Amino acid sequence: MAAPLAGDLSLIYNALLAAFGHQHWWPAETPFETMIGAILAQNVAWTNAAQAVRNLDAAGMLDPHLLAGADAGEIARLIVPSRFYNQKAERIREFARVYVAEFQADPAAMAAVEAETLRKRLLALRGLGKETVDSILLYACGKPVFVVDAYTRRIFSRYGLLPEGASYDHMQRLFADNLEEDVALFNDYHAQIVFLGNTICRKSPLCDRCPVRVIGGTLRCARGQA
DNA sequence: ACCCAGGGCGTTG
DNA sequence: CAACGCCATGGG
Repeated sequence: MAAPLAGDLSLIYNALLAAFGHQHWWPAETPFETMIGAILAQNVAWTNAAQAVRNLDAAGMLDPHLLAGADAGEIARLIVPSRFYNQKAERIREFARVYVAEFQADPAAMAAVEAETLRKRLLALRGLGKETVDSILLYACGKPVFVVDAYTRRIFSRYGLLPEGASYDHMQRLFADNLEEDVALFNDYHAQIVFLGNTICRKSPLCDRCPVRVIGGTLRCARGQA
């Protein structure tokens, strides 16, 4: 594996943006919906998580106070499509309780907390791991935290920029060390990776429609070089 | 009838 | 730390 060239990550983003257009993440109406969506999206297709969000909304339960006081079984019943619904119901209720008790159910109050402090606090909650917490930090709180995931590992190991068994921290460091700290960039870059991952590059190792490929050990982008 | 999705936890070695 | 099993839906 060649040492990551400093410009590769920007080159790849430019190619993805040129090919796919801005992704406009997170697909939610409010910061709180984003937070709940991040939990519901754990290890499940987004369409399933989205259905669970719609069910909560339709039941009038997409509310921090109501979720904090709800019966876990009542939440579970509404989020069945999200898979692992019993676990996720507990996680959502506990998160809602903390959101109300410590952040006054106010996204601005939460976003006012220093990023690393907030990250540690959320990571201490059961069911909130690094990817979920970082998604909340970036997409709900506007913190400059790069979110990485299984798609990131699959795609960037394919480009030769990460080993196949790269850890979350290792992956995150690659982006933090080689990109300008920019919330808008971090937001759309991760969204582009997910889009690429669950559409055209799902199966074939280097599908012919991928805007980014490796030729003779060198990274090439079909569009967006600069 | 398979396969796997925008993970995380608890338990082992 | 890594490797496992567990959780337990729905679309391709």
